Amino acid sequence: MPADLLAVVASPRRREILRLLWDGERTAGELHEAMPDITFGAVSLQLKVLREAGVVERRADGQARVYRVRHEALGDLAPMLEQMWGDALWRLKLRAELDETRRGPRPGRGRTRRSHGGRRRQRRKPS
Amino acid sequence: MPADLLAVVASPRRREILRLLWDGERTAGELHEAMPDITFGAVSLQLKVLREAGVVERRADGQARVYRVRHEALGDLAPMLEQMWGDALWRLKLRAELDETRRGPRPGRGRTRRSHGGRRRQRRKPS
DNA sequence: CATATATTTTAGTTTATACTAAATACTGAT
DNA sequence: ATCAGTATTTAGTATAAACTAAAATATATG
Repeated sequence: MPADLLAVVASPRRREILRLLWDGERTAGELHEAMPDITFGAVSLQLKVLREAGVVERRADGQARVYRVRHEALGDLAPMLEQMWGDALWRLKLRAELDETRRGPRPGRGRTRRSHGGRRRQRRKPS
Repeated sequence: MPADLLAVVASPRRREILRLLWDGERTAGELHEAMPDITFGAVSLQLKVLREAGVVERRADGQARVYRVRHEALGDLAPMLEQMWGDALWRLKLRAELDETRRGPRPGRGRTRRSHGGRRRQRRKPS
């Protein structure tokens, strides 16, 4: 088990990509649609990291490039990621239910951190 | 499992510390003795990261601070680390045996090629 | 060929991390 | 209180990573 696999999956952005690809393949463009907060180029760079680590595979389909996860390359990390996502979904569901029962006008958690400085420019589609 | 645990163990330096603490506790000073390539302060900073992630625990003993691993906090990562270290040791042992057999039969002075990473003992000091 | 689409790569910037050196804090002993 | 030993924290620096905008590459189509 290569140690650098840990570094690969330690990145939240790369885990986001893996999550999107986990149950089926997608093109680079589809991935970017699901992550509109960063540019297409940034997605492509992370895909390159994942690919060079052997974690995803690429295949050409016309002008598109289709990516898929190589689950077997992740070894014991694969079930860990699944568990992590499962837990996250579960907690999200729990919190939703909590807010539901509260039924108040304020689901307001006190301080919601907008830690990214707010400036977020998005690549615009050519019109 | 908290996602940031992955980032914690993704650092080779922190894994080195975990490896040193894995089978028993040590003081900060003892840890630094085992890692003379960085300063005491750097060791302390990494210990802080590990401690804030809940991965190690600290206890006072006189003027020293004794650290130990909280294996349970690592969850499924614990066996993964053990496996990783096991593999590494195994490969190291294999290489040692290879060198041994090479040295045994004929210690002749022909230069035996080694793969990268091997330090060759200097035959003589340049004077 | 020219053009449009889809993606990758490059160059430069920002941000995060690891580190060093020095200062500070804590502990036990005198 | 002061000193010596041990550890932490601070301030500053160097390096690596993530990102953006733009240029470049590749592929299909008219």
